[in-house]
Amino acid sequence: MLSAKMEDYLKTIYELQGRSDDPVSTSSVAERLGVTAPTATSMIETLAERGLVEREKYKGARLTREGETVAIEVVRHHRLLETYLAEQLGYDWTEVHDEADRLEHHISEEFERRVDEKLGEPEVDPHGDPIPNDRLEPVDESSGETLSEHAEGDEVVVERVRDRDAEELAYLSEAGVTPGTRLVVEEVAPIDMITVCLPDGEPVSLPGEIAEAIRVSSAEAGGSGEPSEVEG
Amino acid sequence: MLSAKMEDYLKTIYELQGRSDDPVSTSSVAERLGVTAPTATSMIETLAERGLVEREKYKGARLTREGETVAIEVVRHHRLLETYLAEQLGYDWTEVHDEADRLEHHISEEFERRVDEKLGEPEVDPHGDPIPNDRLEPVDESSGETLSEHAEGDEVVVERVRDRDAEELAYLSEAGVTPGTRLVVEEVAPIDMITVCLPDGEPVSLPGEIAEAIRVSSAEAGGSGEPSEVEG
DNA sequence: TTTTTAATTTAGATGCGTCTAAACCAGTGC
DNA sequence: GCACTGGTTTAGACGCATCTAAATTAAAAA
Ligand SMILES: [Mn+2]
Ligand SMILES: [Mn+2]
Ligand SMILES: [Mn+2]
Ligand SMILES: [Mn+2]
Repeated sequence: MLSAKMEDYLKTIYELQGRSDDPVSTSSVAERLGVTAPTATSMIETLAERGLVEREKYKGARLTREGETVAIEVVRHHRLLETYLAEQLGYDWTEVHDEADRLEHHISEEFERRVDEKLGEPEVDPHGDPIPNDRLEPVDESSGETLSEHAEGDEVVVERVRDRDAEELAYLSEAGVTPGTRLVVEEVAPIDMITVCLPDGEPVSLPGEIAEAIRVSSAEAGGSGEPSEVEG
Repeated sequence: MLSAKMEDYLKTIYELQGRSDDPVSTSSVAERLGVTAPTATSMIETLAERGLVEREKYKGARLTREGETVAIEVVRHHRLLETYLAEQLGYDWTEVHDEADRLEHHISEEFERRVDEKLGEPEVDPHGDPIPNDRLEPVDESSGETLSEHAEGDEVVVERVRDRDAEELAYLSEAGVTPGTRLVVEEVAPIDMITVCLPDGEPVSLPGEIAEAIRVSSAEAGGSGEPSEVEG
């Protein structure tokens, strides 16, 4: 069996890996988890011994197929829990992350199954993140583009908003930038700042770092700003 | 902060303590938790240093007021979770214990509050165990009598059934002995065995050890075997 | 009262996850 | 091509929760 800590390391490597093929650096893992570099080195070595990551000294780590499956399982737990907390227990979507981040390691497969069933096998969580299916097949974690890649005049629909920072999320939620919202890019300032227009005409300015955390799809002309349905 | 393990020790001492004033023995704690006696000794000492138990060497341990409050909080979590799993997620009442036993240590106060609210502030869990209120006031863990204390001819209503052993619970459930069931004691055999009659006339024989795990109240004549309401 | 026995505690060790301090690469700049 | 520098790993340590083996104590038996 794997400890909750091991699961957290695997999930972190999974998140940092993205669709890139480069190994993930020790320091980035350490920073993300709030531990020192030696701690990360030692845990990554343990995971390598267990065949969950491939590691090359001084280069970094990459998930093996098996490690990826574990990570996807944890991510599935996380996103199902977030969805459940929001839909069934009335949590605000800006508040579900921390609770899910703990519980994800402690629920049984039975619990996962029943929650999935009760929710009607949802495909995305409250932040727009895709929920891996029960066969734990890889999901596309970087569909669409980030808001920061867009130019003035572009019309887009918010697909996903990074859920890691509750403050950030609360701010965006308050400003009206939530999954499904239609935005028009009004200004891309040279000082790493982007201003977008909400459906009601209200402008919102966002620093580049935040704009990178918002994933969008291009809006077809005439779109209304309704939540976009996942097809299939 | 207290670890999940510490919480388990406190809960165990709480359960073993009952309404008795005697200290709980090291070995009983060790046995209940599936650890060796030295392990229990050392953990109990740690808890004593933290002011959560009173301990006298070679005598045993007793919860302090503070330790009791922690234990009651864990018990509240446990029973709320059991109720939630049964009522909202469709678990059978014989299957909720293990899941609750893990999750009880990892839910937030917010989660507890929302679950309590969603369930309408229930007073008993699926096994008939009382759920401590949110002020964590002590509850009567040994109301009524055990079935084993009763004599031939007595008419009783099942109030609580011990939830620790899933097999035992499944057997009783199958046999029809569940909280709210009206029973008539048919025979008290000298070989530590009791036979009771269900409302439908079906007889069920139970070894003394099991009969001690079933708490009952005396049925007023004419009672129908409906679940007895908690008053107030 | 003395001896025996059973429970309890002490002693010493292990694995996990973490730390700080020190040694060590690997790529960059001169 | 060689020294610098920043990220990485090694070394050594600690606290927690656990174990086995040995010593101790309290209670029961003789
Ligand atoms: Mn986590
Ligand atoms: Mn999410
Ligand atoms: Mn527990
Ligand atoms: Mn119960």
